[in-house]
Amino acid sequence: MYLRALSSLQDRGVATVSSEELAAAAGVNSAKLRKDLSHLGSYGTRGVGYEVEYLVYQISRELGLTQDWVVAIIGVGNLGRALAGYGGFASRGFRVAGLLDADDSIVGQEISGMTVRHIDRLEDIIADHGVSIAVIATPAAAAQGMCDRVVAAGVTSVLNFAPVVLSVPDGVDVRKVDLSIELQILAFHEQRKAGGPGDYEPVAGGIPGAVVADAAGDGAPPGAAQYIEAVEA
Amino acid sequence: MYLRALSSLQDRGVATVSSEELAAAAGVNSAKLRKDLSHLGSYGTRGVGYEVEYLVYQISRELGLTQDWVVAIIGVGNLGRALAGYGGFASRGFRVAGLLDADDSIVGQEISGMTVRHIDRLEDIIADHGVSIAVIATPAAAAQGMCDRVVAAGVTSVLNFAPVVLSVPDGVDVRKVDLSIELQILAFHEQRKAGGPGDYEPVAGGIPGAVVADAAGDGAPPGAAQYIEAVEA
DNA sequence: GCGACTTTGTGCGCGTATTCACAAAGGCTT
DNA sequence: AAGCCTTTGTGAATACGCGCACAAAGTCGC
Repeated sequence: MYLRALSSLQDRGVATVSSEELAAAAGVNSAKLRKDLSHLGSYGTRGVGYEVEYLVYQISRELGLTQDWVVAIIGVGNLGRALAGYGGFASRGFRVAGLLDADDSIVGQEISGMTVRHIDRLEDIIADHGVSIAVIATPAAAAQGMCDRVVAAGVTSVLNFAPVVLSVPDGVDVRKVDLSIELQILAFHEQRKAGGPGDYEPVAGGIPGAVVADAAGDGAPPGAAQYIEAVEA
Repeated sequence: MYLRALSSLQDRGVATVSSEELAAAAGVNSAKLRKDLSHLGSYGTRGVGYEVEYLVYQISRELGLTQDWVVAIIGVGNLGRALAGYGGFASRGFRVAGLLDADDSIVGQEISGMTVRHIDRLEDIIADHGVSIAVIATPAAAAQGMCDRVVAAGVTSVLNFAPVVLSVPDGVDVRKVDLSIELQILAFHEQRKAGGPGDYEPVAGGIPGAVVADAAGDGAPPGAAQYIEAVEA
C-alpha cells in the first residue's frame, strides 16, 4: 500500500514526503508507517522526511519486486479472464506464463494476447517457464485437485479465488480472496446500522463479548417451524 | 467462512458437527471457533456438537443474509463483468440491481442477463432499487468520484476493487480488495524462502522486529545503478 | 556557527485476538 | 438410574498490533 501511494507521489513529481503525508495517502497512522519503514532500515531523514524514489526502490527490493515472478492462471472463466487482463500484474514484475483450462471449448482461445492451453500441459508449463506462483480461479470443486498438482510440480505460492480452504504441505503459502465474503461483511455492518439482526434483536455492543443468547427470540424461520421449536425447546 | 464450511457439510448430508471438525474444515483453531460461536448464543450440545442446519440458520441471520441486499456494480470492465457473472452473490442473498459504465460502447450491452446502463443514471437506479451496497470496479482515477456519488445518493457500504484508498464520511463502510497486493505478498514470502532480498540481504527472523539496517547505509542516491552500490557498499 | 524548528525512530502502555486447559453439561451404555 | 465418556463454553494466560508521546537527529534561517 505504501508502494502504491509512493508511486502516485512519484507520478506527481514529489521528491520527498513526510511520514504524516504518506500515512494519510495510504490510510494509516503515521506512527505505524514509521515503525513499518523502520523494519526495513533507517531510510528517513529527520526534519525532512523520506526521499520518494529511494524509498520506492527499498520497498520494492524488500518485497521482491525487483525480480520477475512467473505466474500461471488456472481456470479461465470470467474471473480468470479478468485476471489475465489485469494491468496491475505486469507493472509490478509479475509475468503470466500461461492460461490453463480443462474446457475444450475455451482451450485455444486468445485472451489478452495469450492462448489458453489445456490443463494437461500444466506440469510442462510450470517446469518450462519456472512458474513459482499459481493463481487458482477454478470452480470450488476443482480447486483442491489443481492445487495438489501445482504443488507437486514445484509451485510454492498459491493465490486462491475458489471458495474453499485449500490444504497444502508445510512450506507452501496460500492466500485467499473471497469475493462473496467481502460482501457478507459489508452486509453485516449494514444490518448493524439498520438495527441488528432482522431489526428485532440487536447484537449487544459489538460482536466481541456480546453474548446475545436468542432468548426466546425466535429467529425468523427459513425452513420454518423446526427452528422455532429448537429455540424454544 | 464457518458458513461456507457448514454449507459444504450440509451438501454431504452431515447433520451434526463437533467444534474440532468444523474448525478443521474452516482452517482455524477449535477454541477460537467455539468462542466465536458462543458470541451468537449457546447453540451447541455438550457431548454431541452443533446441529449443522440450525447453525447455518443462526449464522445467516446474524450476518444479515436472511434478508436481500441490493448491489450496484460500477464499472463494467473485465473485473466488473466477472463480478456480474459471479454465482456466489445471488446464492447468498445479494441481488445485482444494475451494471453501470461511462463508456458508450459498453452501455446497452447484455451481460449475464443484465443490460449495462449509463453512469448518468446512477442516482436514479440507487433510489429506485434501494441499493445499499456499491461495488466499485472502475479504473483508479475514476474511483473516488464514483464513490462520492454513490455515497451522496445514500449508499452506506462500498466494496472497492480500484487500487486507491477511498475517503468517505463517517458512517460509511469501505472494504478493499486489491489483487496485485495479494500477489506482492506471495512474492515477498517466496523471496524469503529463496533467501532474502535479492539473495544477498536476508531479513532477520521475520518482518516484525527485524531491524536490518542497511549497514554502511549511505544516504539516498537516485538512479538504479547507484542503489546497487548503496547495498553492496 | 548557532539556535529554533521539523520530523524521524522507538519505548511504553493499552486493548484485542488467540490459545490453553478445565469444569460443567449432556448423552449413551449398562 | 447411575456412571462414564465426549464435547461445549469460558476463565486465565499469552501474544500481538496499534497509537501516543517524546528524545534524538538533522535541516534551515539568520
